[in-house]
Amino acid sequence: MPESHLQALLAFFKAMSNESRLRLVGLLSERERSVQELAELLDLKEPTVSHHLAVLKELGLVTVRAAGTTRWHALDAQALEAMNRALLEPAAALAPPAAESWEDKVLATFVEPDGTLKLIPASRRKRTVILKWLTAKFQDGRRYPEAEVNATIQRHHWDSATLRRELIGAGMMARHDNVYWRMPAADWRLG
Amino acid sequence: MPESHLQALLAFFKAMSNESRLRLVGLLSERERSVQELAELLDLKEPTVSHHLAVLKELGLVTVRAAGTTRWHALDAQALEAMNRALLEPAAALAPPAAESWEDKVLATFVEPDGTLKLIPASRRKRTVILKWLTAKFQDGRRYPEAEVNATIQRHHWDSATLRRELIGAGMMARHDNVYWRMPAADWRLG
DNA sequence: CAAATCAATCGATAGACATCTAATTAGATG
DNA sequence: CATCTAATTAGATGTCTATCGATTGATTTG
Repeated sequence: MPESHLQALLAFFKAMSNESRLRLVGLLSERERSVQELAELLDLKEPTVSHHLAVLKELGLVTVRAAGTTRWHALDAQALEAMNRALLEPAAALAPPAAESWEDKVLATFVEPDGTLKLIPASRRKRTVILKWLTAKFQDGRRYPEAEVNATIQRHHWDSATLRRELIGAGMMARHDNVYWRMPAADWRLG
Repeated sequence: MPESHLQALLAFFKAMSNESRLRLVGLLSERERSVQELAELLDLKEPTVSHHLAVLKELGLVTVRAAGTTRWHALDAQALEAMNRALLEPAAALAPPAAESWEDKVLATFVEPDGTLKLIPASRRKRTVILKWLTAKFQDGRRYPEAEVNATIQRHHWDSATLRRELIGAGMMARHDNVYWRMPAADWRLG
C-alpha cells in the first residue's frame, strides 16, 4: 500500500470519526448553513463548530462563501464522492500512482487545496480546465436559480458574474428564464 | 438521519481512523495472519495488536480461527464490502430502515455479531440460509484447495467437515481433485 | 465613527485512547 | 504434571483532541 494513499485515507477517516463532525456533514449534505445555525442544531458552542469546520475545510470537503458578516458553509459533493470512490477500490490502493496529467497540474496551480480558485487563468486553454472543474460542482439534470449558481461559484471565487458568463460561453451550462442547468459534455465548446 | 445508522457509521470510522488499525486491515486483506506476525510487521508489541484486533472483531470486520496455540486472524471481506456500500448510498442514510426479512432473523438467531456460528440449524430451510451466508465468504471464480476451504469455514464454526459437505450437497460449491469453487446461484439446490 | 453581529483564534481543561510492561490464561508437548 | 509457546487481560502512562470561555477580527448599519 503506497504511503501517501494510506495517509490520505487516514486523514479522511480521522475527519469522519467524530460524532459532531459526522452530524455536521449530514446537516451540510442538505444545504449550506452558517456557523450559528450549526451550533444551534448540534448543541455546541460556535468556537467548537468553527474548529470542526476547519478540519473539514483542510481536507477540501467543505467550502465557504461569505455574505455580509455571515459565512455560509457547504459540502463539496464532488470531493466527498471522490473519497468514497477511493475507498471502494482496494485495487487502486496497490496500484502505482498514475502520472499527473497536464490538467491536474493546471488545477494544482490555480486551485488551493481548500477549493479556493487563486485566480482565473488568462490562457483560454487553462481557463477551460478550470471551467470543467467548476461545472462538476453542479449536479447533472438539476435546475438552478441564478442565486444558487452564484452562491455555488462563490464558494470558489468572488467573481461569480464573470465565471457564470464563461460557463455559458463554453457551453458547459445553459440558461433560460434565469434558470440554469448543466449541459452534457458532448455539447461543450472546447478549443 | 436515523440514529442507529449514524452510530454504525461512526463506529466504522473510529475503527479505521487509527494508523495501526488501517495498516492492519491492509495486511489482513492479503491473507490471514497471527498476532506475532502482525506485531512484527507493524513494529508493535503483541498486546497492542491484540487490542486493535479486538476492536475490529467487535465490528465483525475480522474473524479468528484457532489452530493449536496460534490464532489466525482474517478480514471478513463480506463485512467490509457491506460497510463500503453503506457509505456510498447517502440516500440509504435517510430512508426508513427496511423491514427485517425472515432470512435476516435466521442469521441473527444463529450467528453471533462477531461472525461465529452458534450452531448449525437442524431445520433444512434454516440451514440453507446459513449455507448461503457461508458461501458468500468465498470469492466467485476463485479455486480453493481443501485446506483453505476448511480454514475459511473454521473462522465461523469448528465443524468444517460437516459444513463443507453441506455446501457441496446444496450445490453452492463444487469439487474436483480436492479443489473447490463457488457455483452460480442458479445451480443451487434449494427447498 | 460607534455599535452590533457573526465568526475565528487563543489558551486551558478534561476525557479518550494508543501503547507499553507485567501478570494471567489456554493449548501443546514431553 | 511441568514446561513451553501464543495470546489475552490488567493496569499505568503519555499524547491527542473535543470542548469551552474570553478575546480579537471583520463587516454591516445607525
